Amino acid sequence: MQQSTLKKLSEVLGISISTVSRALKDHPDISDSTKSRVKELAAALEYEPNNYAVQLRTRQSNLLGLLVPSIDNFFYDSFIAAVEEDARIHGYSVMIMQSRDKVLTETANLQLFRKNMIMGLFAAISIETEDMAPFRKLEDMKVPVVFFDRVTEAEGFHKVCLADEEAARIAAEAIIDKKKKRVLALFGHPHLSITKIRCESFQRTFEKHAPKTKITVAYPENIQESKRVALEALRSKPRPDVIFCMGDMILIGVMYAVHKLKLKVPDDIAIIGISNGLIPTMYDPKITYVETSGHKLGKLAFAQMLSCLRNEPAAEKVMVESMLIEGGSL
Amino acid sequence: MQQSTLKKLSEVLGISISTVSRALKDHPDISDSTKSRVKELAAALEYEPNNYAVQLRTRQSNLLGLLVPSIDNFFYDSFIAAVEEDARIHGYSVMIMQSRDKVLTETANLQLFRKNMIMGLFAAISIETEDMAPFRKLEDMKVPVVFFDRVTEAEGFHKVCLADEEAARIAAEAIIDKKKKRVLALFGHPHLSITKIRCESFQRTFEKHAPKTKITVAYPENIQESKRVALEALRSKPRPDVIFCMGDMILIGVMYAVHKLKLKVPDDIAIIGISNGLIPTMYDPKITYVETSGHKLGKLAFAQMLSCLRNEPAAEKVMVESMLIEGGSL
DNA sequence: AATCTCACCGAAAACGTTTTCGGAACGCGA
DNA sequence: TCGCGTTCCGAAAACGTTTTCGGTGAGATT
Repeated sequence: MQQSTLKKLSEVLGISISTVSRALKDHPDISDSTKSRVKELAAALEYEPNNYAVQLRTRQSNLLGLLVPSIDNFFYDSFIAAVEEDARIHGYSVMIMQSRDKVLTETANLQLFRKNMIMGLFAAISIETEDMAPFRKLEDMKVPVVFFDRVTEAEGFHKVCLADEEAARIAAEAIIDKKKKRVLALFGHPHLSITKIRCESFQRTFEKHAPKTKITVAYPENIQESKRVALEALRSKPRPDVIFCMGDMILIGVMYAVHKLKLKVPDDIAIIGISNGLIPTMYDPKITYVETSGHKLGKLAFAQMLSCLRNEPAAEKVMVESMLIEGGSL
Repeated sequence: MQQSTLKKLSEVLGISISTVSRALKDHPDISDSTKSRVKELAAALEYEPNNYAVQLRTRQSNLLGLLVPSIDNFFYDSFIAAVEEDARIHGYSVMIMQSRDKVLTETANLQLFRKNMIMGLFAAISIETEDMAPFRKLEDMKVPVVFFDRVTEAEGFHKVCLADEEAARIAAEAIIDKKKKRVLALFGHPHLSITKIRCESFQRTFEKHAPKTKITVAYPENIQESKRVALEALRSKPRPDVIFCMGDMILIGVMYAVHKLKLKVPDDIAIIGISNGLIPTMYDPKITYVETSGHKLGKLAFAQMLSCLRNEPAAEKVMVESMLIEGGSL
């Protein structure tokens, strides 16, 4: 891959490299006639500044890192799409890496980000992540880090997240409204703060408004496990009268079980979830869910990042509020 | 973001920059004692080579471009995940951009790719794309382009795609097997070669084995339109006895309509799709579909890319074969 | 003693930009 | 004639690497 360079342009035109450079940037020192001569040739030879030389000189990479457990995820992909879009508008490129929930891969990715001199990082931490030092180090190097969705519990970081507490509370309240007595509550990985917050908020709401409700909690890690847990619960007597699903994958697993047992929603079993939006609408009846928009979160995260990059004050924690979308499953 | 540099290391150790550089690369000219001294200090100061300087010098960016209509897509995100994973293993980074199906954004992205000196490009073209010149230019600059899924019809490009003809044929044969008489066939955007191939193959199969079948074809562009088309068809008399859905989005729209009209699958209406896998299994009964794996395609595309990068001979067109996954919807 | 071979290391150029500094050419007033 | 202010442009350094080419000194060989 070879380009035309300032040097080539300058040789063709018989002027110096500096003049060519300045002409292309509309520097006032350069006369209009030379400017147009230069620009014309540049267009003809399809000159494109070499990004690597530019960044080596200016120390501005205009590159943002984005670290995510996995790209193929209903929630993260819409987040990524939103960030990438806004980034391009503002002249940034996005380098996306996935940790696959391995802390080893995560640190390897962070190293790659450093090598590529990213100017900011969006991160959803892996399940295994304990040590925040690598992220802290980035901040120390003046590289702002904006955590999203799966945020750290540690203080002093920028966080953009769903209003997890609120979302779980809304779901719990909806269940209480329907006077359900036996709840099977399925959360994600218990190590994540997002899970802890939702789980606690969920249970607290019941203690406060319906303390006699029987709540069974489980933490399935994937679709299959979620199906297994749900099957087991639904076969027991008395079976739960409502299942709460913290995410799309859990919901899908639960619905596998519901379908397998030929149960009717919501008469035999009620369902409520937390979701990005598409999946719950696919069932009949549509599943009632608390909405959490990856797209909105992405927009918000980018705004937060922009403030950091411009050294504007930015709140440490920003949240996207959520709302209940009524289906017919509760 | 500032790093420790070769210069700093050399100053601390009192040796030359060249020696430091070579020591870190295990150059045979350097004695073991200096090597270990250098490496120790490098580790202590967390030295990381500046990628931009390296690439400016070596002209090796180890960066691959990936152009896709949109990231938030059931099929592409698994493709992306697969490519990113393999790329990292082989020491490449992936720069992902989305065209949003606008040819303008697409060319802007291609320009960004050029500026960043990508060494290879994966591309699924936008709906609007007509002119292959920008891609051809990349090839001319020795940057291999591997098209995937939405490939161009033009000759002389590397293409990795689903066995579209085969997939449509398999679906058609399955429908014929069930002796369906009135088919509603919903395809994607008619401008894409992938659509043309599937559509032709689909219809040809019927002409050959069941020429009397009544086939209605439509090209809905999104979920809503797909729902609308399906609703209209399902309300007409006689209504079709089977609906073929070229992709997940179309399937979801169709199922909206089916649910709305309270029709029973497969008794009232049979359904068959082409899909990456997850979506069709969510319905009850599970939808019968022809499987097309984004993950497999990604692996294949990367292998193809690797051959190109190593100047090994590579087939122009590679296909992932597909198979029928029986649900209960047909 | 002179030469040769090695093992080890340094100087310097190059990659393509941006930018600081200075300087030529010109017109104009004194 | 001299000085002065403009207008336009060029030389050169710097960013951090990699690599070519050469050089130094110690030991071995003649």
